[in-house]
Amino acid sequence: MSDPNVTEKISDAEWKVMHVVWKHRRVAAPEVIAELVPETGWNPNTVRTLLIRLADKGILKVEKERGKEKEYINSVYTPLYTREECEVVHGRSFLERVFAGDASRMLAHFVNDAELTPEQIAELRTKLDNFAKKNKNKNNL
Amino acid sequence: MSDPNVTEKISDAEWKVMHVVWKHRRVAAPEVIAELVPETGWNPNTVRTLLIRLADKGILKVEKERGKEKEYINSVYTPLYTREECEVVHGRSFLERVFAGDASRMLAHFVNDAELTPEQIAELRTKLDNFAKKNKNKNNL
DNA sequence: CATATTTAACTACAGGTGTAATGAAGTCTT
DNA sequence: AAGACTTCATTACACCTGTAGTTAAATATG
Repeated sequence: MSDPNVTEKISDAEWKVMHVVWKHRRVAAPEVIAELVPETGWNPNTVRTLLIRLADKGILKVEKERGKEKEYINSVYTPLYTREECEVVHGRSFLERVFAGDASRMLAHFVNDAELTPEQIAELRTKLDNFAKKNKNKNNL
Repeated sequence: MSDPNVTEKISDAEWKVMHVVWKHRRVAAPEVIAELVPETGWNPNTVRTLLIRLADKGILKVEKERGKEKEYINSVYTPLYTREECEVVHGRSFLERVFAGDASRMLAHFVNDAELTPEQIAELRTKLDNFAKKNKNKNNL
């Protein structure tokens, strides 16, 4: 995951939609609506608009397909990028924007502000150690 | 720093301006311009617009003041919120938007994606340990 | 089949953002 | 004092975003 090629920005509201699509990996509009409308209070059309915009941005792929139960034709959406790719892109942009690229300070900030459980802290420390080790090996090559 | 009361969003371009203002703690528009124009290629008016918008949002305070060398009247800007306050607000919003509130996963992500030096890793680990200790004490009260 | 329902496409519209251009007033320089 | 320069405020404008309303076509139902 060095350099994902997602270029278009994902807006606030669009992220909510993306989370649902990634969860399903492939999902018809009515299902996204069923899931998001209660949670957000949005009008169904709002969800549709967001899906269409994401497709226009080249972040989702659309296909037409008949539903199984009811045979209405559905728009079925598939992500063209993984969640991780989008996280990388938006994470870097956030780091640059808010912390002016200072990753160390950003991490420290989040460790302080996030309410981590002891387990999560331990886990993160393990990750940090692994990362340090990997890094050392790389430098020894 | 539990709950900062900054409500207005700071846009991408506005963050660049804020970084400069925080650095100076109190700065006249021409100085912000002098600093940002070479770095960004923006038109001076763009910087002014951003400063005005930040003031309109209640994030900066404006005062009129005569310059020392040249006695033109300057608009002098002061931040009404600390960098940390804004980091907290925007950090939480980012966490919510991109990682759906999963701080643990976000931290893991950043540890992996940020190219930390061994020193920075060590430092972060210390912080993590301190945080764990503090947390334990709190739970023992 | 006639009507109700579902889905989707197209249109809308105000507010935010990036990025200035224009105009006006104060200050400096000769 | 007259023109040059500096600073500021006002206006502009296209694109993005949040959030639908409207219209039309396909499908289901009585």
